[in-house]
Amino acid sequence: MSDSAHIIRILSVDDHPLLREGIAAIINSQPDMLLVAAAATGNEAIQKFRELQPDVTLMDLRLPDLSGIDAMIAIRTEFAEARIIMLTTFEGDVEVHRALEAGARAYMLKSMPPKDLVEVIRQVHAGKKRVPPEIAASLAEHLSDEALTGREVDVLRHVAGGNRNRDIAERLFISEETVKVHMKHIMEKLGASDRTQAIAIAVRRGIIQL
Amino acid sequence: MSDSAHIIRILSVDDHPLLREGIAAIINSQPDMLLVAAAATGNEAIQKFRELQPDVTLMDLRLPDLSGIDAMIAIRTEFAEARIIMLTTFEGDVEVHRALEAGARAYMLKSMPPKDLVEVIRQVHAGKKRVPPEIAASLAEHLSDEALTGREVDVLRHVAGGNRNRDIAERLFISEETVKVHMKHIMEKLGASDRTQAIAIAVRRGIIQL
DNA sequence: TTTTAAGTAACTCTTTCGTGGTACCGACGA
DNA sequence: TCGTCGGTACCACGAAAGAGTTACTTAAAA
Repeated sequence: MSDSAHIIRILSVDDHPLLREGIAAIINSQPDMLLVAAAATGNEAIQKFRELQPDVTLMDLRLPDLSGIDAMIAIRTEFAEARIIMLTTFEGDVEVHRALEAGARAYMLKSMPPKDLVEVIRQVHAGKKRVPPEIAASLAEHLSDEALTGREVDVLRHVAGGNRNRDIAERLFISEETVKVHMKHIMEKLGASDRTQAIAIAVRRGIIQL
Repeated sequence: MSDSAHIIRILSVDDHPLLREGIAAIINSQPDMLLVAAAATGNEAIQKFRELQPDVTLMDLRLPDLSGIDAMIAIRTEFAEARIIMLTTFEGDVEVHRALEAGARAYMLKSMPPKDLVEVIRQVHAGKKRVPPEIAASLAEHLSDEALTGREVDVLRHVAGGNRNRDIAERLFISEETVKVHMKHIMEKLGASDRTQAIAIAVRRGIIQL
């Protein structure tokens, strides 16, 4: 309430200059907002945040150096009260989950209309959290799912590379039988009928990238 | 040459409002360019082109109704001399190939710096074609590759869905042996050692989406 | 300390996949 | 008219994958 008369100071982090321009145009058209800086990399974002300590930060997920989530974590260990909005094309429920768990105040899509963006900025600045319904839905869909273990993801990555169980076993220094056990668990957790579908599902959900 | 003194009239087609804003800001900062309209869908693009007949069109690949390539084809059947730049995040060499074959004058990435964008717009307006080196490279890599046939892509999609050969056969009303023959050809053409790798490669190259 | 989760391993058995070869047919172009 | 290409089909064989079961170890959690 006392803030409502103040200008919201915003930091924008995205490696796409075109999109940064768009965000800048939207924000600067709002009388109660000011874009204080823009960063193109995670490290630049951390540094700019330290300098300026903006009220709200818009953070892209994919950055050239570190991931947006890692950059957010770095910022939030220094400034626990930092209010960060993840702004990205949808990457699957796993990324969303990680981002929110790591303290993101909102997770918005780059495809949304500008008026939604400014609205969310105001809400986050006011201390609220916000996740759009379509993202919340995909998040809810997998709430009860067991997450893959690190080893399972390792195996899955090798599977996506077209390796046979025997080859995966060699590379991970385990037996082929163990690989099979991992594959069984992976397919159970993902609800896949075979390794091929497991890849498809894992990619859709953002568990692995191709 | 006679055009060089004139203003370049531009149509921007993209369903992301944020990006449209960015493009608008860039273009309108150029004294020799004018953004005459923006469209968010393929059909809107076709209609706006008819009305305004811009000198250069910036076209996104993914649109809500038809694909950017289909929209371009529709425009170019009416206006064969239309100068269209595909502006997109990289989707794999297959899409690039299709776009250029269908008459795109340039294929640019949304991640590029604004100065490249305006430079390409000027070059395309001057009648030149332009494809950035990284895209040209991935295009060249698969120049000698045989393209998958329509039926092969059908089969591949079903494979990505986790279907067994027998199930695919039933759904496509062919025998399991025929499915195997298609799979053989698919793996040969893609250079994959098994169906799982075939999916991974096909997704990377933009042949199928997950 | 007891329990649980993750990772490892072995064995059997069935199903599916991938490879080889051969062959027919319709459409399209030279 | 003669190839070529795309799509279809069958057969046989060996190589993988997947299902089911049991079991040991380590590390973390209760």
